[in-house]
Amino acid sequence: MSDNGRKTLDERNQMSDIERLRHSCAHVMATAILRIWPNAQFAYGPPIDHAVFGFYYDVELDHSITPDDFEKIEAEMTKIVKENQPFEKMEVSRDEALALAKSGRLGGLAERDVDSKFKVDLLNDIPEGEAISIFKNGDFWDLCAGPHVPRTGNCKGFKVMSVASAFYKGDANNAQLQRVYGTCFKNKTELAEHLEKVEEAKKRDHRKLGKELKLFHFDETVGQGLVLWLPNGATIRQELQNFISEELDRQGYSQVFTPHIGKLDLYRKSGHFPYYEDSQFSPIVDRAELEKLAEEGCSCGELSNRLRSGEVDGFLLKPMNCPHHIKIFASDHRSYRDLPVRLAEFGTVYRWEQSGELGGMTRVRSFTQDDAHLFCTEDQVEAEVLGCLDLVKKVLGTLGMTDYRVRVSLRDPDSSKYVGDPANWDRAEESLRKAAASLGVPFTEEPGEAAFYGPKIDFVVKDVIGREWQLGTVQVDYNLPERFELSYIGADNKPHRPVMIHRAPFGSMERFLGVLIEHFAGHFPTWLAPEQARILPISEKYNDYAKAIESKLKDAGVRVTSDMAGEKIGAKIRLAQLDKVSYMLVVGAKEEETQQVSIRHRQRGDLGSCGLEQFLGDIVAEIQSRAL
RNA sequence: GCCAGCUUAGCUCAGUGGUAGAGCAACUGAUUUGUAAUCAGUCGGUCGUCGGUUCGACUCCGACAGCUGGCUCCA
Repeated sequence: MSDNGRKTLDERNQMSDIERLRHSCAHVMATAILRIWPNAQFAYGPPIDHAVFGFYYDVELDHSITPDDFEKIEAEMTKIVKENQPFEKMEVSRDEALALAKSGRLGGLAERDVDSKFKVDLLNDIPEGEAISIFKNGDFWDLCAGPHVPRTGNCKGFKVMSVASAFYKGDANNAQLQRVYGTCFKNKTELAEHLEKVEEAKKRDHRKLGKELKLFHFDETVGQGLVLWLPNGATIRQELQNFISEELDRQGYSQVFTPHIGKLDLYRKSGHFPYYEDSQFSPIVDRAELEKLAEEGCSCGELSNRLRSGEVDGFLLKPMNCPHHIKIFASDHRSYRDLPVRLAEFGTVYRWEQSGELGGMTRVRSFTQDDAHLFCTEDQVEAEVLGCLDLVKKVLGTLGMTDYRVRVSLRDPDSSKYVGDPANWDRAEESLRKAAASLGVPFTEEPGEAAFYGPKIDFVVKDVIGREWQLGTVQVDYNLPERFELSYIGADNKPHRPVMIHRAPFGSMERFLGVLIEHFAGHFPTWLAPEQARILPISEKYNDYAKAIESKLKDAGVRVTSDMAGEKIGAKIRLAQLDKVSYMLVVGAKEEETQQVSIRHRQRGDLGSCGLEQFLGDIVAEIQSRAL
């Protein structure tokens, strides 16, 4: 895409058949909307390969389009498809195009009293010398570079999916438009298959499963975006943390603990407070200090200024763990022989995300990072980054998560939001590029995605509705060591500046759990499952046998319960299936006599019976090996 | 933060300008059961919160909160 968001001509020529179809369908939808609301003003209408996997068209309209209108729009679209209008391309001069836009003809069914303001504006974005074309289907004329399918009759399997809002050109200062989403396939069968898939995906939504499986809870009295981990969710988190901790021990990390707050000066020094004040919870100021200020008649605005300038001090809920870890590093003399120093912590951080951005576990206001900061020499950077990347790969591999992409997030050369010396940035970006190249998986370089203190390598996954989320991250940072004047004594007996690496394989426990729920559709591998086995006695006569088995399994460290309810076995099984318990152990007369258990796996079904000892050995091995 | 929609019992959802209903869950009893729901009964809601209109509001209007979709943002 070019800077202004338009597809380049090259990109247009590479449009796939399905994109061409969907983009054409956007024109059909615009035509339908105009027949219903002739004064609609259209802006962009591209095909998209995320969210609804179809297209959208941005429109400005007095009437607020709601899902109740979809049927009406679709009915009109059906007519237009039946009319089988040809898409005709017409090359025009810039002046001709501008005249058509000013007369309201572009993006309209006829000339209108007002100009097609967005089309007028879009014309200005077309570079001098580039051909300007108009596509017509029936009465609808649109400024469009195409390409299109031959006729509206090609758009058979379409559906209007949703409506939301969007700022014109993605700028919050611009007009807010209604973005109508639709999807389109070659035929109705393919559309139906797609809609089926969407429905299936919704069943895996972590918010739905999180509630059903009692993993986490949000309470509006506690606060928006503040997660309450229920016992089942906490079990999973604890297992994940144990898993990471084992890897940390293996790779020479030291685990530390730090408080959830720190003085404002700490974050002034790190740059967090001045650079990201808006995304932090407000500072905590001592009550006596506040009362004194109130007596002086200090206004809220004035207080903000004084906090900013440092005249008034306070504490901040930590937005990141790095300053605390930096102070741990700085708490002792460090020799080059001590490096790398690798400090790890499951550190909880707090960020004041905009209310509209919060949702489920993927975007919250308090989350715990599986964080670590590595302090090393310049020479060690590459090996340490590779070590971190290996860790991320190992973590994702153990969980069977292969569907991720790797992004090298670089600074935006035009932005001023970054701290530090550009030369340091160059070095850091270069070392990450090298590391990414040796990773053995494809990656993309994306300017503007860097952290304010340094570039990073991010592991990005998609959720059930196609949204991308950053999980694991490895970041090289030359700047914070500079700001905090960190040093170690080198072999030359002189002080040197260490390089810092930030890394978090999961990213945050909250987001990771959310993604993990959707990845497994709630069927967590046994080592993670909140309930690994449930014993289901055929009748109350076998409750004692069930209890005996339960206690044996518990002794072996298996998370197990017994269902002693006065229900039939079918009902008990159904309940266990819904709870997604890994193994159901059915016990009745046969089993008690032979000291066996009848095993049913939640996905593999009835596995027959075997001796209790054998089952115990098998499940313990499965758990210890963290089998998928 | 912005635009739109939504909020009824623990959960999933009906419902109407004349003060609420189902299924599941929970509880009690009966049943003693062989691989996805045994039967019966009981309990459960100031219809998100606060205001307004009205003789009367769960229903209409407004504000606020939360949720959902998207935009902006995401160190």
